[in-house]
Amino acid sequence: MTIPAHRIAFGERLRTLRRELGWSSQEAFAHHVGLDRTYISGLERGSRNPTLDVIVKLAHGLDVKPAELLSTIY
Amino acid sequence: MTIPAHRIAFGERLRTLRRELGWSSQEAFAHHVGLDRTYISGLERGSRNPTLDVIVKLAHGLDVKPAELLSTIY
DNA sequence: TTGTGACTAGCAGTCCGTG
DNA sequence: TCACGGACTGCTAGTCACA
Repeated sequence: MTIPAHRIAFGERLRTLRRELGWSSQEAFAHHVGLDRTYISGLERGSRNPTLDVIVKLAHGLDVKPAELLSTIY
Repeated sequence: MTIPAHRIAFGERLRTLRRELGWSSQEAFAHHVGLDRTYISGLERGSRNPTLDVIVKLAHGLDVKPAELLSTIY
């Protein structure tokens, strides 16, 4: 399964923001935003394809605008 | 089924950009991006919850960055 | 020209576990 | 602390007929 470039970019962006915002573990952040830890792991590696609802949920948990989460994607 | 505010905002943003970019009908735009006309209709009204892959596909069809499509969402 | 209900295949998202 | 796998349920992608 080849992963699209935009998903890799999204995953890296998510991981960067999570750490910048002080969430040192995926599990703590997952609990914070109400998502599963294995799902966060999959998102950060680009193997998962999140819906708009989830993107917004993640952005809220990171205290940034949803557009900010996609800012590195072309 | 109540539609989340962020989906309404996304739908309105999509419709606005579509028209601004010169696609007067959903059908012409749908054909341009390779999606079904009724699916575009559902997105513009917020009844559909698109995945990241779809959001990126729409952005490319509108010749804007994906983040630009979410710029009105909070 | 667009909105809507209904449909199926496949994936989004959860929960269990391992190294 | 994280990557990864299997199994599961509900929901999304994609499409059609019709108003």
